[in-house]
Amino acid sequence: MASLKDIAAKTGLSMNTVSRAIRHSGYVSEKAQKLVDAAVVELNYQPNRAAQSLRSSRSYEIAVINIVNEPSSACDSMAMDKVFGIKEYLTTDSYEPNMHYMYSSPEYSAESEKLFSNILWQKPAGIIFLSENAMAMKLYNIAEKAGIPAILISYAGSLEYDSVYVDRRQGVYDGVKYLLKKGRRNIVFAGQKISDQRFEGYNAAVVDAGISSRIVSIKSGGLEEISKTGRDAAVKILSEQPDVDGVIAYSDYLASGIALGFKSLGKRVPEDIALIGFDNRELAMFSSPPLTTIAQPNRELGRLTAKALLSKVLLKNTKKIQIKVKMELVLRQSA
Amino acid sequence: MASLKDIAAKTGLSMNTVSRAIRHSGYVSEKAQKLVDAAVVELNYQPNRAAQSLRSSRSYEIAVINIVNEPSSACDSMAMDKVFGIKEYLTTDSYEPNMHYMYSSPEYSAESEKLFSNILWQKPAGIIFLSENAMAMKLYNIAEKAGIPAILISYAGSLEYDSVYVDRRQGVYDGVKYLLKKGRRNIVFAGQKISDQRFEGYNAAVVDAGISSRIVSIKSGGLEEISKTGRDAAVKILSEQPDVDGVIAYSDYLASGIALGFKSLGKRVPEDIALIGFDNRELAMFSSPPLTTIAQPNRELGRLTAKALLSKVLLKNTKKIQIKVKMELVLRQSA
DNA sequence: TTGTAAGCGTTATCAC
DNA sequence: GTGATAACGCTTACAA
Repeated sequence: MASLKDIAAKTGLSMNTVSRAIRHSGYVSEKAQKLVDAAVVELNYQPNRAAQSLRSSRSYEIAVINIVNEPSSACDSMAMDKVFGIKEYLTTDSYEPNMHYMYSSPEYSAESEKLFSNILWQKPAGIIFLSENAMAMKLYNIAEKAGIPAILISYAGSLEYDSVYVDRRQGVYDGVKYLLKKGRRNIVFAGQKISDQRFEGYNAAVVDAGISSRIVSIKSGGLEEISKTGRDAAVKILSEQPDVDGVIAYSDYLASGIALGFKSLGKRVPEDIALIGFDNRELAMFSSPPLTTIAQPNRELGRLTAKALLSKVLLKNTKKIQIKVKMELVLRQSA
Repeated sequence: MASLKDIAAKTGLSMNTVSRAIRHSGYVSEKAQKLVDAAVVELNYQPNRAAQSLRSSRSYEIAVINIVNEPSSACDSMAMDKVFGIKEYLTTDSYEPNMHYMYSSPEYSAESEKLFSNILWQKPAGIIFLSENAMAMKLYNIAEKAGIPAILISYAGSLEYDSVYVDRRQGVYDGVKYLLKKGRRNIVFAGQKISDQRFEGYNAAVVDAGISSRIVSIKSGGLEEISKTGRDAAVKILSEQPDVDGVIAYSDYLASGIALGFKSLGKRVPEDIALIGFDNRELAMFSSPPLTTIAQPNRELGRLTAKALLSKVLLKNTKKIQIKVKMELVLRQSA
């Protein structure tokens, strides 16, 4: 409950000097500094955020924007891990992350834009977008126009946006390399054949190794029917690539279903076919067999993003931020 | 960017009257009210939270405390769903929920207590504890002593704590009833034989149905080894209760492992043995077969808790809050 | 029913 | 190096 005034009284200094000492801004004699430091500890002084914000008209709040499809959509534990990381870093700087969920299609929604303007109104010190999509880009631009530093967690570096991004290409590349090292040569990439860094990583690895590219295109389905989708995928893989001995799946969800499918078709994982998932979701741990999978370091991602954002906030850093983060192979039993 | 002063200037009223009109507190003539309302819209006025907090020395922040074992522990999607619900409700009242993770054993930690005192220092309008454990109870008491309304999401009503609680007893009771309806008579409860509402629910249902109680005690293990634990559990169940035709498992994790175990022992789920899990975790959807499970309505829980807390905050409600929430059986394929 | 004035705890501007 | 003093935008006595 101690305020600057209390510290001033205790030390015999003026509030002003105390304030400067605490913030290490401006001239303070060594003696005064020591007095203040001691009093701060003794009285357990904590600055009043509201007063700070009011006076300096900036807040100590970092808005974390998570754009999700639907109120009913499953909560994303990967997003949560990022938030953990963000929080971990920010608390060291006494900033307060504040989570904002915006229900909105990743495409665009006027409603979300309005919600966002409310968020801007509270003048957050900075904004973190947990994912990259059209809506997030749009809001990023709005934030920038409003003069509020923002950063994006994404999957590719960009010259237009400050971002910390995950190198999915490298992740899948390394996954393929691992399968090669294990002696697999007929490696299938199972997923949507869209232009995606995962796909690129697979292709690059296959080309580098001089083996042939084997894409099996799987249409993505809803999560509730993933086991069916997976089974169908297993059938498709075996019919299109009968001699397959390794599979890189587009997601853990898909991989988990494929594993079930292989099993029911009499193929053993990993003995007959090694299988690698993607994302290291909780599911990967409980699949049968538990999935070897390509993982983002979500918490680390959060930490790095918070750190980068704060550099923007504090140092008015104008250099484009582009931080690349590596994916790691988590070894379990499917490969 | 408009302030009270701007509205006052525009309407020709005093700041004071404007303030009262906006907050609907105290006497304001109909005419003045209309003037203010119009100006608010026209100037797009938003109150400055920092100023409000500073002056009234209370914040509009609801602290949401999630006590987790370890920084490395998996992020709990059930907790996240609760937060969604909380947020959903609070935004209607322009309160701002603020998530605080406290890494701490659920038992006790001096460090967490210190962290908590920092949170208290920011004078949140209210506090929500997402889970019930010794640490949360301790902090609840500290909050109460500090005069800050708090509420607990828990598993049992209590005369000492305001809480919104999930009726696990009823959940399991209904689960057993469902198995009975499906013609199962030899129903095993697989879990830790601790005094727990799940256990009570099972026992009550079994007694009511006049069938015998079949408890198979499973030691809980880490999540990474759950499939092994589950297999062992399946073996144990079949050896202790060879004629088992239904199983209520302590958790989805356990149930998922047991399903694998049964399958490898040649038992079909649900044909030979119906299996019901608990908690409706993501995993339940992806198990083989997908698990019928007893679910908490987490989002609803969050909404109700936020609502109850706000009643405490706004109305200085002193009546003990005890809101019981029912669990629902989510039907999938394992039973 | 409305207006005046004080003050919440801090930071910024200046004069000393 | 330091200390008055004003101001941030709002709420709350109290006076009118």
